[in-house]
Amino acid sequence: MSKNIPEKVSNRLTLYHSIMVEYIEAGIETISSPQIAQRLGIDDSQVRKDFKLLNNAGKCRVGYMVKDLKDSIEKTLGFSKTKDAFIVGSGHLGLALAKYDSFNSYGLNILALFDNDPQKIDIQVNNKQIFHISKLPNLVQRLGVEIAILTVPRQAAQQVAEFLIESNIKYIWNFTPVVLKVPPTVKVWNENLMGSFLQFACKDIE
Amino acid sequence: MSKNIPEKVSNRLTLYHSIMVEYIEAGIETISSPQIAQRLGIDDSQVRKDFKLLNNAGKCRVGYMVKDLKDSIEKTLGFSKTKDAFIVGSGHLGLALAKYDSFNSYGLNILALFDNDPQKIDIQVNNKQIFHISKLPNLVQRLGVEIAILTVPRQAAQQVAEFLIESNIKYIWNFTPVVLKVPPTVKVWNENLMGSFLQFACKDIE
DNA sequence: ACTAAATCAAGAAAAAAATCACGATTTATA
DNA sequence: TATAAATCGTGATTTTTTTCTTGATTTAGT
Repeated sequence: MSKNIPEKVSNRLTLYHSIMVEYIEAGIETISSPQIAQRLGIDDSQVRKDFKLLNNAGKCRVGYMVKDLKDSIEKTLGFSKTKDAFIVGSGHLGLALAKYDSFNSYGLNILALFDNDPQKIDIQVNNKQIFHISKLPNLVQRLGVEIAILTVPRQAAQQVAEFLIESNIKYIWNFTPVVLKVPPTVKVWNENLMGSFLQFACKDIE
Repeated sequence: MSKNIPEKVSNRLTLYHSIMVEYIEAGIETISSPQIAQRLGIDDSQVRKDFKLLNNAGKCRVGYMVKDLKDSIEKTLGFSKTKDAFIVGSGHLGLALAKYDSFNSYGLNILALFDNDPQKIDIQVNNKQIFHISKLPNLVQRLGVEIAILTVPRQAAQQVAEFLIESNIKYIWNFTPVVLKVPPTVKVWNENLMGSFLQFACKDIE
């Protein structure tokens, strides 16, 4: 599916998706670009351009079929293809993410958690087991997992990342406030909570 | 400080900031734009353009002073001005955010949590108390809090948002996968975890 | 059936962001 | 001290993204 959709667009697509879910729950079958645009505070032609990428034709004077839009957004963003992942770091955030069942409906399947604290080993979180970090390389190989969600303390981040890379992890979803040093074969996505908050907070609050 | 910094820039600024923290810990006093650029996989003139916004002059052949950069990033992004906030919804994510002490160093001060589950009331989380949601309007007024971090289940999101707005909350940092309907006086920031993940995951994994 | 209003589609224009290119400056070194 | 290499600063260029505009189409109402 990888049509190389720009980040901004895929962000909007997930917002559109939420609106589609809402409309389906409300039993509404069609939706127009001005409706969506107003809701998100963007231009309606922007919405139509985005839908164009989905190859989803609308009907003049009527709008788009909610169900079709939802499906093609899911197809385009790859909700359907399940991707397995490990959570590395079983602190508060790691546990919260493990318990966050919505991941599943977006095609992300958390198989297990890891930590180096002996106290945490073998605890079950939302039907997922916490393993000692030393078990990771073996499990990566056996289960063919490529994605790690990194939620360790920042002091440990780089070191753990290197361990993950040695263990053949290819994608790191990085929740730590550290810019990881990785070889070009490994992809990192920085989940920059504070970045977005600051953007939100600074613009108007003074 | 609100110089209306574009979202992309403020995102990069937080990444630069993390690198500065790392350099300071390593005892390195200067840093050059190509160094940073390579680390982030972006163009070095981009880095210089961003620093230009900070009014932070570099020195040819030497680079920038790490300490100065860190300070001006903090000033520009408003780390220094503390902003009070409530967490609304004391589920896994709400609790994880309450325990996430890094918020403080970015100028976000969580005062309390709220929930509607009587079982959770009065529990202390990281020195912050969980209150029944009905106590919120009064506390908003007494403490002058304007920011709410919304971490309730999606089914409740719109309804709770409306309650927050009635209670005079002006900024909602929305962690639910719902596009909230709010009046123009209220600002919403959608923390779109899945959006960023999908972007990350779809581009290369197939 | 005709008219008016809403909506889509798509190309043009504008705005914003990223990259390129090059002159100027500084430092290290021969 | 002269030369070379690294780096900054910035204007020009390119690319990307958003907004504007116009024409076609569909539906509802007269």
